[in-house]
Amino acid sequence: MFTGSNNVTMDTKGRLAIPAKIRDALADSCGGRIVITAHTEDRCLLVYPEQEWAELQEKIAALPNMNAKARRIQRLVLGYATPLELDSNGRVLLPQTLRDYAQLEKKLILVGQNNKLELWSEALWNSWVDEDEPEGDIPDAVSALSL
Amino acid sequence: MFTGSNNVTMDTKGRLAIPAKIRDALADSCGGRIVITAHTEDRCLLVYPEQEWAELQEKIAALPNMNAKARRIQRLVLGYATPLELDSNGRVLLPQTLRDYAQLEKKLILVGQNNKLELWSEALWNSWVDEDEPEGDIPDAVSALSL
DNA sequence: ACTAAAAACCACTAAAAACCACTTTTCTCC
DNA sequence: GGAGAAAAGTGGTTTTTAGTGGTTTTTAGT
Repeated sequence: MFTGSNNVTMDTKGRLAIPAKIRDALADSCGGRIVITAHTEDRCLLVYPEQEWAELQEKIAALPNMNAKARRIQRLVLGYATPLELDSNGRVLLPQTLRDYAQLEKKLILVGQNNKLELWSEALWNSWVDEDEPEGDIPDAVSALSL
Repeated sequence: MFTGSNNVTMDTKGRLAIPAKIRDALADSCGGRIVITAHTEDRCLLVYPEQEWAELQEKIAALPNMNAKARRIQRLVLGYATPLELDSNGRVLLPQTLRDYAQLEKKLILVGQNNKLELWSEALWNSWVDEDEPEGDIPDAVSALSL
């Protein structure tokens, strides 16, 4: 399970050094073989261990693709999905298209989200955190929650 | 049960010495293994004994995550959640991202809140205390309360 | 004055960032 | 189409910074 967040930096070639602890966790769960793709709701990337991705991929592929929303999800998630392997220094090279999608520059934030990680440009992350509360109805499960 | 508040200081490396009494309480309840995460409504941190966190984490993970409000809570609470252990001197190192979120500098306030503690920058705590009453409707349970 | 806790300080280690050299691919221009 | 130049990718080393563990000094409480 991934939780917690880390500051990470991307070098001038677009390589990202995975923090040592996460590197270890990934080594255990998938031998360092991950899949990175686009998040459909926010301009950030999703990082999955190989098998987690395999399960998700099936679900996505099975979506009814005459529906526009489903088609959008398929195009983005499948279309950006890139399998990557950590190099000897624990780094991955992010493809240019993914860097563009998430507007990644030098300073990034890697955020644990249970079965996956999210990768954000620091600037976008900060503005998301500062954003106002989302509109819309609040599910009972949320109102009842007590931190 | 945690109540009462303490002034605490963070050293130049971002380490926080837990006051002796709380340290003892934590040793009893969780062997010094705690989880620190972000509060979603205020810029402060939440400090949970390990098992308290485990219960909360399940509730959070179970929220309906196609709902924007629920997703925000998940992202912040899970995304910042970091398990920490007190060192031989009763200190914990706060990750940079948590320090940033709660705008922690040298002087902090640690506030007991029953099953957890809140950790505030002294400056933010003081301005929160001085703030005007919040707007909005008051739940019955609050109106019925008699101090 | 004594004790305990907190704060400051110091030395060491590990990880991250920056840097550099080299290879491969892609593009451009002849 | 091929040569050369530029860009992109790869692998590794060095330097710097952050993390760790511990000790000493100061402060505060009894």
